[in-house]
Amino acid sequence: MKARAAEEERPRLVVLTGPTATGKTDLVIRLAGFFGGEIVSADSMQVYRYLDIGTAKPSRSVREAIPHHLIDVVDPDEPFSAADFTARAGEIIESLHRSGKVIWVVGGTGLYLRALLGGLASLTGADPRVRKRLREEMARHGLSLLFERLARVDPESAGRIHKNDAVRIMRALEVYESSGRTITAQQKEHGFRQRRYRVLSIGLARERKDLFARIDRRVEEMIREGLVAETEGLVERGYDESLKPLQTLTYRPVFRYLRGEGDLPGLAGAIGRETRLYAKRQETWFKKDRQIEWYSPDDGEGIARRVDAFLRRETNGVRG
RNA sequence: GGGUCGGUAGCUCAGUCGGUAGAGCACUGGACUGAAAAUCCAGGUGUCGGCAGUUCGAUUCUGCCCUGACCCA
Repeated sequence: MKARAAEEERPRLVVLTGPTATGKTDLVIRLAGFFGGEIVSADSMQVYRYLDIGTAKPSRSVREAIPHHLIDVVDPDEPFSAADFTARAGEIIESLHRSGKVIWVVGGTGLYLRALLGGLASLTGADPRVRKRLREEMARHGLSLLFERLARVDPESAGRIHKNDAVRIMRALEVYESSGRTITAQQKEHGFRQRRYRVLSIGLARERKDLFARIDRRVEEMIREGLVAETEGLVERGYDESLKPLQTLTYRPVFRYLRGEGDLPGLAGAIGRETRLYAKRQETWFKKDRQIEWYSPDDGEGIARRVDAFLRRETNGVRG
């Protein structure tokens, strides 16, 4: 009985996800307007302050009308990771749950959602010193040397990770070299199997053609709204283009443009291409998630009915 | 009107000393546990401008035509 009660006490989340530019923001504004509640953003870029236009953050007026969490929480030169996201979102969700609010988790960063809902393996965290050393070793001796080292200490990882995937090779070595245990062993103990929440996952899907047209429109709008000036402003603030959040699909092309490589239409083309590729990567990721119930973004009514059923079922359950 | 250099994948171009072609990007599919808007993998794609000629065989050589850029009139 005690276990059952604890079951029912788990926070309930309405997750809204899907590729970039499908209309998640517009939809959740309408839903939250109707059902109430607050929004927890699951977007790895909107966490950064000052990156507004290029990350398509919800407008100030929207954020004043409906409380948004995990937007503008770190500076562009601060580290932030899926683990940070999970920890912070966990606290926010607990507190919203205690006050009985409807919790909307909205975003397209697949790893963040998976980590939030399933938990993250309790691995060694990122260690900037180890990372710096590994990067230097790679520059000096080449990636293949690092890969060979990984193959010796953790053959299973080496079998799973491609020999060109520098990020994952270095991460696996980082875990091994700072903890003495392989990443494989630690991940096996875990495997995203925690179930901290009761979840309704709603995915927004659009036809490729439609989605790509929306992406192009959004890119034009970003440029019109001053994406280039925003980027120059970041530089004036002292943020270098090598920073992680600036080496991304919108800002990276802007820096190229600022160096005189290409004109404005060329910039729009580049961002559009990158964004389309990103949207496809997101589709690939979400396709695997069998929990997601897919809807057309135009089917606001159907989605609202589904959300209503989910919330009703939950509130009628046993209360703590 | 004459000359020069071009016309090869959706785009930019490479190439074939004659045996029907290839890179990058685009496009499509996939992977993903503290960098995830990151990182990585795989896959095609073609009347080689047109018509003739030479040749066993022409995208490659020759002629003519069409077409683009530039130069000279």
